[in-house]
Amino acid sequence: MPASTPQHILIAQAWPYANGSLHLGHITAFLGADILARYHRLKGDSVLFVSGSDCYGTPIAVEAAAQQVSPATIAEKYHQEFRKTLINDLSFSYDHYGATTDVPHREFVQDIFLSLHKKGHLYTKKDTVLFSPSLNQFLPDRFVEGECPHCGFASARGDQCDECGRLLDARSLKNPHANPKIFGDRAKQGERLEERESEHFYLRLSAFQDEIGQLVEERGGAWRQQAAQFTKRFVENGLQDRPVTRDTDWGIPIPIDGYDGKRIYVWFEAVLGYLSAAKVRAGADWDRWWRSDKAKHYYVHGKDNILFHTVILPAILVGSDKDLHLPDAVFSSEYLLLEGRQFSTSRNYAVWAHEFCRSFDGELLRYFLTVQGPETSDTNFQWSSFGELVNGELIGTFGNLVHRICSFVEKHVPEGVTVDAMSESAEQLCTAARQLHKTVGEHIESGQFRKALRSIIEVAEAGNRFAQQTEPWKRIQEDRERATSDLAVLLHVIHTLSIAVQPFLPKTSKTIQSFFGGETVSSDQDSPTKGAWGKESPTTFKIRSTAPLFQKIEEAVVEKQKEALSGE
RNA sequence: AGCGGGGUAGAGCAGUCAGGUAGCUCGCCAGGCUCAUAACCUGGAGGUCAUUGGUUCAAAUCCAAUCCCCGCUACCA
Repeated sequence: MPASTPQHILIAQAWPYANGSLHLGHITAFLGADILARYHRLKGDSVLFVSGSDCYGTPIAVEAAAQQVSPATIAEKYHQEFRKTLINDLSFSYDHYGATTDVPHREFVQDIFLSLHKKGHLYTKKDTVLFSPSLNQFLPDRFVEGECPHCGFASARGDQCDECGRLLDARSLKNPHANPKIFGDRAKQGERLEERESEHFYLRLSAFQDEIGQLVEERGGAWRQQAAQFTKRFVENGLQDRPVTRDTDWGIPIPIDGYDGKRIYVWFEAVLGYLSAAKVRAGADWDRWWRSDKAKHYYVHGKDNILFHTVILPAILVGSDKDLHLPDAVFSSEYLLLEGRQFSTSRNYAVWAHEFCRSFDGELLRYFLTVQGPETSDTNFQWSSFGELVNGELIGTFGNLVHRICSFVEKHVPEGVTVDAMSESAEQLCTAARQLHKTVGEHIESGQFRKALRSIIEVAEAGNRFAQQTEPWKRIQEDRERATSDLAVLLHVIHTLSIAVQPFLPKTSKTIQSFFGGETVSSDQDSPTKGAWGKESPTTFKIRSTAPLFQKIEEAVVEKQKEALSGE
């Protein structure tokens, strides 16, 4: 495969919200971003993979009040936890992982805010909002609970009634009060909420109707279906202006005098992290990624984030500087269910990523969440199938091929092996291996990670079949030359596999490379094997060392995890 | 309620756009092999493709209606 022209690639992974630990659902939504980043680096492209922790906003302030600590303490605690889980446990290879509390981010956001204001894309409007005197804070819709004016349901939320499904205006609720699910008993019982006037900045989304419509029309084909459909429908209904400031003191200050008690809304500023983080990392080269139409941008997140990335962010980009690069590929994942039910943070019905990684190697999770990823529809995480797939496929098929061949060569042909005359079946196997990088690359670039990993496993299966047919462990007695050539063919295939699997299982890839001695595929940005993707693997090998790649998962361990779950 | 996705062997899924003997992985059963982490290889059992009606020589696939599951609906990140 000829090396294509190196491209400037931006991978924009959604910023996890720092008010609680990450569960497997978050990881499955983010994982594709790291696969893309690693793949493009191996291909030789200039990659900028950015994300960070989303640290501001009312939910964090509320959580802080409940624990009687500062919002900054909560945000910092989860920010550090996210870093450890994503980078250390799960090998995410960020070029920059920041936080919305970083000073460069704040300054960047304020600049954009001023620029939009100057161009008339932001305007102020007064509105009445419910206010709790005892909590001394405004209550946005979701924070209010009351009786539904349509069906009489007592615990309707301020934005929508869960019983009859109607959308509501919080001020229409009968007996409105602070939502006890959020505030517990901290709000005064039977308190009467006040309607107070508050002035806010609105983003003139309606002005970008045509630009956004054109964006989804032109590029929606490269987005996940749900993202494109949902955005199209939304644009067809007509874009409405929306407020981008909030009544809170936990957020980025508005860079205009006279708005002391108000802050910039998290969804306005968090998405700008893709720009500010890129700037921190790339410095003067920032334009190559952000102000070049030759760059390519991938957005990776869960489906609840779609509109913020396909409508609001593009509107901000177009409005503040028309040369800024707009989204190319949008990979919004569906949801991961847990034993058939939705993850629930509040009911503690979840498998937490950091706890998971205390019991299992992160590589196993990366494998499972890729083959079982919710790419086109919701999928299920079941402990039993996790154990079965890891033991049966990852270890049984892939790990076993590597281990059986490498250890055999190490033991019986310590001087090394070279590909000699190839039989027809050996030719077939090598052809399949030669095709692999191209196939896998196409699948990765189109966001079909399951298919990509599936094609890798298929080649490993073919390798096992070839070993079974040629039986080098028998043939080595009667026809040593032929047997060692067959073994070299197998090592050639394993070498190809070790590169192909790097975006998915980086540590495993590195381990296999170490069996061959010397050459390693590192996850670092300045990897010495940058550009290794698609290169023909060698045909001469000497095995320096071997060890099983993975440890099997005991059935008892799976059972124990399952029990821990039902005890919610 | 609106919108989007889905309903195919015990489980998880592909196939549906371009109609033509129903496929993959795991599990199960039998055999083989023994280099390998009871692994790997071969063969087998198991499905009225949610339901009903229509188009067609032919429908999992196209059309219509119905039922069920999941998600989203923007001041919850």
